[in-house]
Amino acid sequence: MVTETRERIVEAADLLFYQRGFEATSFADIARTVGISRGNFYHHFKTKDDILDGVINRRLANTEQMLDRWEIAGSDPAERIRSFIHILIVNGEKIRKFGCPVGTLSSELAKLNHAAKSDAAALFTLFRSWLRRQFERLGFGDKSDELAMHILGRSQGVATLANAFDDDRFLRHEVELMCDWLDAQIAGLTNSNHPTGE
Amino acid sequence: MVTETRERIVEAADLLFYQRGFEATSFADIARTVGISRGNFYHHFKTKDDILDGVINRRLANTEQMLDRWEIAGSDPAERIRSFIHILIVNGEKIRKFGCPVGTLSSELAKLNHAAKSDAAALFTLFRSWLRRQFERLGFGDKSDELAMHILGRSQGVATLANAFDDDRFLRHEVELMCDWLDAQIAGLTNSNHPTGE
DNA sequence: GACGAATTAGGATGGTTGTCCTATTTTCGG
DNA sequence: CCGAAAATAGGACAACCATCCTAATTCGTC
Repeated sequence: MVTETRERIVEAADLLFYQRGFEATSFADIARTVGISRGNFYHHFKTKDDILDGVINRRLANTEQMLDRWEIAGSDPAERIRSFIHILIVNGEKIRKFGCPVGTLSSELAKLNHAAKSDAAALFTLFRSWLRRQFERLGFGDKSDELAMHILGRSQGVATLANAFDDDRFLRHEVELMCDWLDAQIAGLTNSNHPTGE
Repeated sequence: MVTETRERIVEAADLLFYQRGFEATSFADIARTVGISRGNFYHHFKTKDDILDGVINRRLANTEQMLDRWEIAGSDPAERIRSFIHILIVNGEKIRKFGCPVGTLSSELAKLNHAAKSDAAALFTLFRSWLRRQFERLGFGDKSDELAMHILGRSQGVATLANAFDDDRFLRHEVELMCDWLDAQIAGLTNSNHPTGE
């Protein structure tokens, strides 16, 4: 009972920050959504930055859970990476409307020069480290982090353009290309004499 | 003399919208930067959306000029595309601080559900069409638009992550990869029997 | 069932926002 | 050089913002 309202506030703020942005969402907006008064609100969160903290922590926790599920569900690292790539399709509708929750929050906080910018970047780091681990298991060694950053960047770009053009076909096509790229990387690894490229 | 002040307002707003974002920039901010009163300001722009229109049109004009310069300077389409890719390095410092001006504005307007969202997307279309034309000249035919969207997306992703992690090494490495990708595409075209992939 | 603490409600506040308005000042064509 | 139009200044306005405060209510515990 103690943290029930707090939980509902963070949940509503999470959604609103995603759909409208952090700056554009007011205390009143969140309170109205949850159905509580501003006074009650302030009892749980002293400042707006406190709510942002709560939202980021919630997203961190949810992301960790999702990565754990992928870890369990995926039989091999390549399939787990494909789980990551396919999140673009799973969340396709939201992404076309509001972009990627991680990328757009990170960009906004960077512009606002907000103290929580590094906390938002930690969300990226969560994906980055998880992806790096998968590539390491596939045997990519020192290149694993580069590869992780590569598909992380690819997915960010796809989200940005799919949002700008509201283009589902582009999104699905790029997901295919990313899966092809993954296969090519793995293929180039097994015949380890030297890959096709330099 | 007539449009001198107007020009200065748009220029200042352009910079502030890029560095702080559209929503976070107030009339007072712009007026203070230009050194004029709010009243004078309102004489030139009736609403905030008017300034946004002015800024987007300015960016459209500047982008067209830049594309024209690349068109003239580049001896062949491949080199012109490389000019586009290298803008990530040329503007590297700004991108690490504030992200890509086109992508971040487009994302923000999408969240605000702003009427000018499509105008911002027109900036993307400018690059997209220009890139498509270069690929067409290289002989990629119907695939040209897909390829244009692909590197447009890649560059967006690189900008987003370079901004989030303030990482110059990643940015430069990805630029190399994009150039490699371009070479591979062209190489796969010349021996046109069938490309290495599917 | 009573009492202290946690929770909730809602008004008050000072600052900022976009917008509007009315005066001055400047500019420029006749 | 004069009069109309453009440009500039700065005050007024209502709405909204994050924050704070006090009073009422609910809750868990003895």
